[in-house]
Amino acid sequence: MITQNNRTKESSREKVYKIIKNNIMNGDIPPGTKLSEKEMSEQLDVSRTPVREAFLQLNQEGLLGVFPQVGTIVTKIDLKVVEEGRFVRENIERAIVREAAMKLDAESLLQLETNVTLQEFSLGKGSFQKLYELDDEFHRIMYHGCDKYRTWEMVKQMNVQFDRLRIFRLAVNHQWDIIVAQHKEIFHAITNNDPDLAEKLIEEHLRLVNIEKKALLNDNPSYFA
Amino acid sequence: MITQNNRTKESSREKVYKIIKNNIMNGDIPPGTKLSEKEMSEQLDVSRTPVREAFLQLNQEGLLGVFPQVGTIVTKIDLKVVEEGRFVRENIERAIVREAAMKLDAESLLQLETNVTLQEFSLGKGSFQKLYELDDEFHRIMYHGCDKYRTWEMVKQMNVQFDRLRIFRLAVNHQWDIIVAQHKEIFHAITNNDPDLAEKLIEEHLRLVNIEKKALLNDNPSYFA
DNA sequence: TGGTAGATACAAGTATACAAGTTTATACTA
DNA sequence: TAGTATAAACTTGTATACTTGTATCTACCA
Repeated sequence: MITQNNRTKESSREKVYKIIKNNIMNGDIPPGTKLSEKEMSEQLDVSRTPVREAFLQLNQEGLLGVFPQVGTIVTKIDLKVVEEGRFVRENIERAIVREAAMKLDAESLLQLETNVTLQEFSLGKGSFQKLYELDDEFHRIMYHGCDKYRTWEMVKQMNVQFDRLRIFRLAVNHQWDIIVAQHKEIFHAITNNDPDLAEKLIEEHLRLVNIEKKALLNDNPSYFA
Repeated sequence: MITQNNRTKESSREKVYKIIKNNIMNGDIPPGTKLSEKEMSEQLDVSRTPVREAFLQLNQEGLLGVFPQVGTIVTKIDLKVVEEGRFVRENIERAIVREAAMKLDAESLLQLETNVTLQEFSLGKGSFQKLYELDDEFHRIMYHGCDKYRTWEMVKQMNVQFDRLRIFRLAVNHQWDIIVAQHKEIFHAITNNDPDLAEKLIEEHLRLVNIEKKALLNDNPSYFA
């Protein structure tokens, strides 16, 4: 008899981790900010232990720099790291879309179609935050459809620094119309089982979302290493 | 005035982490083994804290499974994970060797040449452990030569489960002669600035080292999930 | 003999205390 | 006033105590 709630109870560490990560990713805690385990534990009303463990994890992900007996700071964005993330993503995602175009299941295709529709809807309403999430979701569906769960996690991880940049773009007037159009084209290439076209399109696509790097650097020089 | 020793003093956490990881990777602690923070801390003569933090890290790398209030076990090898690692590595490394063949610097070329020479030497002496290290080194040099440091780390991380398999192969009679020959061919393709050939060779190469998967599964079924 | 309730041992999660080292502030000296 | 030495106030690293939940073992009952 399984009456117990299946949802695993979230630990303090996870809670703390998510809170801090979100705050860093959306810029509420800007790069260069000095943090301390003690202060954070008081703010979040937990002990140092879960905070410390969350810090450790964020340090491994490259979002925090921990210096023993000195302090912990939110890392600045290293363009070398961003570039490596793009390199990995381009080479992996090319293979992913090819595979998707050759053998994506009906379920995933439906999800993609729904996603694209929602993108057009959100575009019309100007919901940029929602568009950002749908964008991520669009790519995730392709990875999952090809049974590449861990690969998606890895690509996300390699592009954490890049995603920090993307948040800033949500504020500015952004060429979301082009991005949504590209997503739609990619979707059609997949449904038409055209791996060559899909690969060509995803290449363009990933190159586009990479363009504004320099503009962002000029706007917020203090955020970069 | 910097008279201080530059080498950062190794923390207990790092020590513990390395010890446990090595023991897992070389099979001294076989998959399925149950571990406990307390017991491990007594064996290594440190407190639970650094052990716990090492466990946390190994958990994130997929080598340990941590179950609250129940226990911690060394994960079994999941062939799905191994396959994803191979997928990532093949697609990334194809791009790497192409880049290497087009613009690798003299320093890296020299390192590669030295490495291949050492491989042939070790092959003659039957030093399989050394060959294993040189194999890793050979690929690492190419990544580093292309300024893809983090990419190499990521590929290593994605292939941790696969590397656990490779250890077992050190014991068996292994086709190291073919592998060394392939390394030599790849090296020559790079020096001759032939990206197409280099890509073709690396593809064959990575496919070869992947072959014995099923044999290993039959030999040690209890090690797999 | 089979089965259930309760005690017990043990697991990881969390809180707190202490150690070791760095930075900053302060007061004293030349 | 400038500079230096000392002390105080931080930092993270480590050790230990306590909490909470799980599994197992034992004793008692039908």
